[in-house]
Amino acid sequence: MSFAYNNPHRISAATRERILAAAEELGYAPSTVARMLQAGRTNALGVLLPQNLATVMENPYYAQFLMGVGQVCDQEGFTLLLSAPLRDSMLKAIPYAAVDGFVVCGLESDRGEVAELERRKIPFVLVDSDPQENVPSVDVDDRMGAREVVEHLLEMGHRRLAVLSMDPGPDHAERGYRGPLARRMEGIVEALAEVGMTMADVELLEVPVTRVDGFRATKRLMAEYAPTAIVALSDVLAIGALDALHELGLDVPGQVSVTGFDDLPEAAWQRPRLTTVRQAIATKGRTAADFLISAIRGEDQHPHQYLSATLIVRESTGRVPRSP
Amino acid sequence: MSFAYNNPHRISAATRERILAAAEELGYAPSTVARMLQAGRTNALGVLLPQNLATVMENPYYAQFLMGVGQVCDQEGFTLLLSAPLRDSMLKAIPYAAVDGFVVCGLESDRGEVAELERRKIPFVLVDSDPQENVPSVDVDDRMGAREVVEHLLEMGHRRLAVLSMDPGPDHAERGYRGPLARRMEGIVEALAEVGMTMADVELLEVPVTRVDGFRATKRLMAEYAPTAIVALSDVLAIGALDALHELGLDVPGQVSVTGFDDLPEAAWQRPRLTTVRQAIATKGRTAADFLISAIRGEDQHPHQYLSATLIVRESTGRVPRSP
DNA sequence: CTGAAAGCGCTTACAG
DNA sequence: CTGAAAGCGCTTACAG
Repeated sequence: MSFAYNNPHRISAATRERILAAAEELGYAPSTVARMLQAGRTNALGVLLPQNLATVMENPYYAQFLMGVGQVCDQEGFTLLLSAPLRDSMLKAIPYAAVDGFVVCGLESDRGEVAELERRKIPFVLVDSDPQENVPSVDVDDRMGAREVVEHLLEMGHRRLAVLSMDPGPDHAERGYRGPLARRMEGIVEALAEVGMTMADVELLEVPVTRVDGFRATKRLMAEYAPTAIVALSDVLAIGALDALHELGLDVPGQVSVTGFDDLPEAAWQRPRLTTVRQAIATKGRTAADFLISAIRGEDQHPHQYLSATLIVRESTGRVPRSP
Repeated sequence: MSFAYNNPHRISAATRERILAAAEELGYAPSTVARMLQAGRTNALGVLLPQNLATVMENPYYAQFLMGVGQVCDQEGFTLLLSAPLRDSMLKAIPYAAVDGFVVCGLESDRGEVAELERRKIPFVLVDSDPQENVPSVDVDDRMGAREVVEHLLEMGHRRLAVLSMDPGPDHAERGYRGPLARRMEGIVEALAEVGMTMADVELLEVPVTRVDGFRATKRLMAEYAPTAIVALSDVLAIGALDALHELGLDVPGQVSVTGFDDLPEAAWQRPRLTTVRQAIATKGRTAADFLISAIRGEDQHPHQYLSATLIVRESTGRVPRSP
């Protein structure tokens, strides 16, 4: 008789005592899963990730994002379930997550995930994806952010640019850029066009998003191309670039300018402090989780939300050096 | 008839087709929770955290730790459930997590959590806790690590030390230090004793574990106490101290030495590179998760595992400056 | 080969 | 006030 736990006033205190004592004696505890089944509620928020858990946890971007999602979970008393691709498929991971709703991250090429989620009638919000009709999403104006940062460099006279980008993944060859990376590339192309340049006029390097990869790529870049400015599409890569330039004894921004993207907390702690594009990562996580909670409660839907990306000029960019 | 999904060879292909088609038509998808109930398995690993999700996600220590746990989840196809205290109680959070086992973090004062877990007969491993009889745990030799780093400073002639510690939490007044912090304090006391000093001879500051708190505390420390060496009990705090000393124009290690604890990836990227105590955080997470998986599978138990903590001397420590 | 039935462990109307 | 029964949505022996 679960009344003892759930409805104390419906039974006499004596009986209640008796039941609880017996439960203690037997070492009884209600089953979490059975209760979820009966209640039709898990009190868990799922985050469907595009990469392995280990890779995600290594990336400070996700720390920020999950902090935002976590704030909402803390507030609402939800638990946070992290769900990584199963055999390289986000779709296959869905049936294994007992959650009341999903925040879906970086769904760059939809292989049925949206249909599966709709079919299951489980609320979800897409984040860092290619927005779709009638599918709730939270996105950032990556295009404008990327455009502004490149314009900034161009205005300072830089023409010999290198773009340090994250690896676009295996789909890239057949499907082109997708999601935020596609938007950032667009922004770069637009900025270049203003001065009559194209992507063919810049050096592009694509690497995994880690500090050491940014470091190594920059070493190579300086040896082989010697740009006057490095446009990193992530702060983590930009910070790795700063490390490399410091080790090479190159002055930033005296000899080389560096820009990032994200405005991680670390960005402002760099020496020199990093010029970057701020996107409110934690806010993005919080917004997505808030939308999800509303949807779970059956409240009004918010189909699309756009957050801005703004250029933050700090100390790592300056005028192009006079030619040597 | 779930045979269509689970036991394809037990029915004719035609029937199977018919069922699957009907399922598609109706938008049917098996319920995750019902399946868990029936199977008695969730395929989820729980991490029972001592702080809010937002606080945890902000701390790079946990990023490393969860990376280790995540590696095991990735490998075993488990999902990762993060469970924060409910109304300030880890105990109350337990019934809401549908998991096959728990990694319990930083359980510094047991308020029935262990009993509850045992009662539920759910496997668990304690990490960063005070080890208990017959309870599986993974811990680090914090005492030796702390002792070595303080000895290192003492050998370099430092006698005017400040300890920058994490906030010991509300229980501290009644229960004293607990868990890893207690062990680190012990190690410090032992090292000091070797030169006839006690805690009364050092300045102790306790702050939340964030870079900016380390920064602020160090500013205050230099103004009010002017130590020749700062022993931070976490790399995050040490890095904040480095920031502050840089801003004050003080040379490290020329004028002030700084040590950390953890050896986060960031430590080796600092300028100067940080002298610190390495604990294999990711390994700790991986080990705990491995133990948990064995326990879930009913394999042999590993009651206690100790990992070492070793001093890594880099560039942020040097001989005490000649008195001015 | 296939359908009906029991059981996983709860919660909550419903009789008594 | 309290006990027995139905139902949450699956899976899997068991008849037919």
